[in-house]
Amino acid sequence: MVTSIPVIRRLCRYYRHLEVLIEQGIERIASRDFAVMLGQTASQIRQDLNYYGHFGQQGYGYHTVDLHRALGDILAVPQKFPTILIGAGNLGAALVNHIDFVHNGFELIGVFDCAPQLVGTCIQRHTVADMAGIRAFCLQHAPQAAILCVPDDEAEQVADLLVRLGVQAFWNFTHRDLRGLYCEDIVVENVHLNDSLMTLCHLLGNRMPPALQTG
Amino acid sequence: MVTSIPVIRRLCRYYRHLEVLIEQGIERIASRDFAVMLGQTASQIRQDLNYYGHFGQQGYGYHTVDLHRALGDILAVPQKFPTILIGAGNLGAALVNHIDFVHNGFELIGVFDCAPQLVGTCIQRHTVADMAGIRAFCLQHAPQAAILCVPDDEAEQVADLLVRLGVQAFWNFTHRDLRGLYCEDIVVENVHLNDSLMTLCHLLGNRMPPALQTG
DNA sequence: TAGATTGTTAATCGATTAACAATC
DNA sequence: TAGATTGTTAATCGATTAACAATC
Repeated sequence: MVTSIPVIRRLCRYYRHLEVLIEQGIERIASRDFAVMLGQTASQIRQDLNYYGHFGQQGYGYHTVDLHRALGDILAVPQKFPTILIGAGNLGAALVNHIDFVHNGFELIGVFDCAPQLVGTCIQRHTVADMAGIRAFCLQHAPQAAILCVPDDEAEQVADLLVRLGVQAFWNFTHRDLRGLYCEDIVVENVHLNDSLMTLCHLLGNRMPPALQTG
Repeated sequence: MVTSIPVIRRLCRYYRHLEVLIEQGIERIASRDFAVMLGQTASQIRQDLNYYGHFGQQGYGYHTVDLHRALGDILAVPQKFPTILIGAGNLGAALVNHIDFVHNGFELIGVFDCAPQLVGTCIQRHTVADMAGIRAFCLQHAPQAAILCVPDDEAEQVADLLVRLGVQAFWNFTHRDLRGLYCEDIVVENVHLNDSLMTLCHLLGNRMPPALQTG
């Protein structure tokens, strides 16, 4: 086995559910019980974890705090990559307000927009800066990741610019796939809310047996 | 093969890319060219489509307009399921402003919140209604889907209530999995923005070969 | 008809599950 | 030690790809 995207998403789930256990003061968990909690097989959990190392102990299970820290390291959460948000409209602002960046491995260091009526306004502790200054900002602060909340038809162009300014990761909320970038050492997570909603539409219009609903 | 979630998501992609082709005035597309456009194999496209019917023609390819309509029907897009949004905070408001519901198979018929300072305010053409009136509203208008933008710890409780009021589909933006509902004929699309961001963190922290980046 | 391209089967590949020996 | 539970291999399952006959 190798680290495929589904495995990574499961690791995130494990990470979060461990937090719940730790909050509840639970010190150890067996793969069998964890599997019940997560609604998957114990085999899969052990398989997933074992790819990265030996985090458990026979006859005991997994130590919640240790495993949580180990998974955090694997997921690179403690690295807090410096990040900029491009596009401070409704969605961009909502993300700033709604997402706990630090807890997910990033630190938001700048918010940019090109609309004059938005530049200078505040979202949380961030003042929206003019896109005109993006180049100088990147040269100085070297953000490694960018959140794209720009209009669809600007996506590619903005991404290209940012790649040239050293950005290596994109959290893409536009409805375009960012693909031209893949050839380089650039990583992209396309969110595609439209596809997500349309998937729900299909599920509702063609009610499926519960076994298939795990998305 | 059977309709698994990955297949449905690909159908959504085909649907959207067909729109681009149609806009460009292109009448026919061969699976081979479509595959290049989408960055996947022609075999997979034909396999996916053939599960639902014979939409192509040997020696010709696929008629873009016909295939688009056929996929729309499969995805249930024309059904425009009546939908309510629960939670008109930042994220909820951003979704109302940002998402083209009708184009994705839903019609937004109500927006609800329990915060007195939000009730009565307007988002687009929707006046935020008080959650206190949700029961009466559902009995009268029978929404089939709900968008959950409530605080995490209210997710399960709100969802339970809505299920009892006849809601059959959830687009869930809370960070909890909605699982207790699966046993019934209820469908859920969990968005999990946190996991999405953490996945990007892992990709950035452990740069992978491009082949694995297709999420 | 000849060329093109689908529809469909068979082969491959990868991911999940089951089973059990190792070991705490 | 005995019981429990992991780590790991082997078996199963499902999804993707390749190949080619059918056919427009």
